Amino acid sequence: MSQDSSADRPKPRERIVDTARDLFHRHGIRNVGVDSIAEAAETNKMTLYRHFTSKDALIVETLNKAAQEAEGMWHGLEVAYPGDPMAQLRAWLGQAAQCIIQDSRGCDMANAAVELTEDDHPARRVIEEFKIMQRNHLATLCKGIGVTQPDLLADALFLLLEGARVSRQSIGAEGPVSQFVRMGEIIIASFKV
Amino acid sequence: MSQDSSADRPKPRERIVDTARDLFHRHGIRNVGVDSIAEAAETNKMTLYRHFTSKDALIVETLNKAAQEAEGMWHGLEVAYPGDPMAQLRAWLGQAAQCIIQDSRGCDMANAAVELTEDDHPARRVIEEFKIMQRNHLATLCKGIGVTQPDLLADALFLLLEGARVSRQSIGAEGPVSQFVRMGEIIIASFKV
DNA sequence: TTGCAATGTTACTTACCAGTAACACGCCCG
DNA sequence: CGGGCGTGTTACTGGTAAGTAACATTGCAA
Repeated sequence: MSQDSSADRPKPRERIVDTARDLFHRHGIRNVGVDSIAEAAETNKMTLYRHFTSKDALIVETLNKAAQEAEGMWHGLEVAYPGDPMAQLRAWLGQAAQCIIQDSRGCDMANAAVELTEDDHPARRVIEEFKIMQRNHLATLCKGIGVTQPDLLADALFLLLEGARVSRQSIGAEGPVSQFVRMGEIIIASFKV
Repeated sequence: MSQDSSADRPKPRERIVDTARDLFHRHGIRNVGVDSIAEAAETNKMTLYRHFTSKDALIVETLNKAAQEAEGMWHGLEVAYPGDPMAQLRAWLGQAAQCIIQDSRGCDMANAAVELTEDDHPARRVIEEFKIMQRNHLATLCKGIGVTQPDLLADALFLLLEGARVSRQSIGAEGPVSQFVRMGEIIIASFKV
C-alpha cells in the first residue's frame, strides 16, 4: 500500500474526466472552471493540461465517455432481453423514466448543445453523432416489434424522451414528465396495427 | 427631428431588453457580456445599470418579455379561431413547426434553465411559471376537442414540442424534428375516442 | 432661459478564468 | 542505485467580465 490515504484510486487522467463529467453535469459546462475540476479530482491544473490540450478537449472527452456508457446501456438491454425487441423497448422506457426522475439535470449532450453555441465547436460533432445513434438504436427496436411506421414511432419516442429530460429542468418532475411511461406506452400502442 | 440618425427609435431601456433577448437567444446567456449588450443596443453600460440592478435582473426581464409575447400568441390563436379549439390546436401545431424549422436555437426559457443552474436563481421562478402556463393553455384546448384524456394529451403535446425544440439544437432540423407536425396529428388522433 | 432628469463617456476596481513556465518531488524500471 | 517519467507546487500572464465613480452632455419642460 502506498502512503496515500486512498490506496488504489484511478490515475489522474481518469479522475479528471470523471470529475469533469460530474461537475459539468451538475453545474453546467460554462459554470465550471478548470481549477475547480483539478481540485475536485484531487490533482492540479498542470496535470490536467498535460492530459488535455484545452478545456474544450476535456469537454469532448467527457462527452465521448458519456456516449460510451450509453452504448453500454443499449448493449445491456440486448443482453437482458435477447431477441425480444418489445421487452427491450419497455425496459428502455422504464430506465429512461428512472433516469429522468432521479436526475434533475437532463441530458449532458443536449445541455452541452445549449451551452456551446459556436457552430464549429468540436463538441457539436460528438453531440450530433450521439443523438443520431440514439435514434438509430430506437429505430432498430421499433422495426422489430411489428408496426407499420417504425421510423416514425422511433422519432416520436426520441422526441418524447428529449422533451421529458429538458422539461425536467424547467417544470420539474411533477408536471408532464411524470406521465412519461404512460405516454410512451400509449404512443407505442397507437402505432400497432 | 433630433440630430441623431435614427429619429424615433425606442428608449434605451427597451433597446437594451430587446437586444439582450436577441443576443441571449443566439449565443446563450453566459456567452454574452453586458458590454456587448450595451454596445449592440447603441447605448452604454452605465445606462444599462441605471435600468437594471444586475445582469440577473436583466435576464429576468428578457424572460418576462418572452412570456408576455407567448401570451399574445395564445390570444392570437383564440382570436383567429374563436370557439374552435381543434382549429386552434392545429394552428398551434403549425406555428410551432414553423418556429422550430426557422430557428435553430430552441426555447429561451428551456435554454435558460440549462444555463442557470443555481437553484435560487431568480429566473428559475419565471421559467417554471411560464412552462406551467404553456401546459395549461394546451390543456384548455385539449379539453375542448372531445377526447377522453385531455390532460394526458396536453402533456404529450407539451413534451413533443419541448423535445423538438431541444433536439433542433443537437440533431438538427432534418432528423426526428422534421416529423413534428405528423407526430402531433397522430398523437391527437390516437387520443380521439 | 434655467434647470432637472436621463443619457453618454472614460476610467477604474475586483474577480475570475484559461493557459504557461519553472522547478521540486517521488516512484518504478532497468 | 540511477535516471526518467509522471506528478505536484507556485507563481505568473493575458484576457474578460461585472459592477461603480465621477464627470460631461443632451433634451425637455416650466
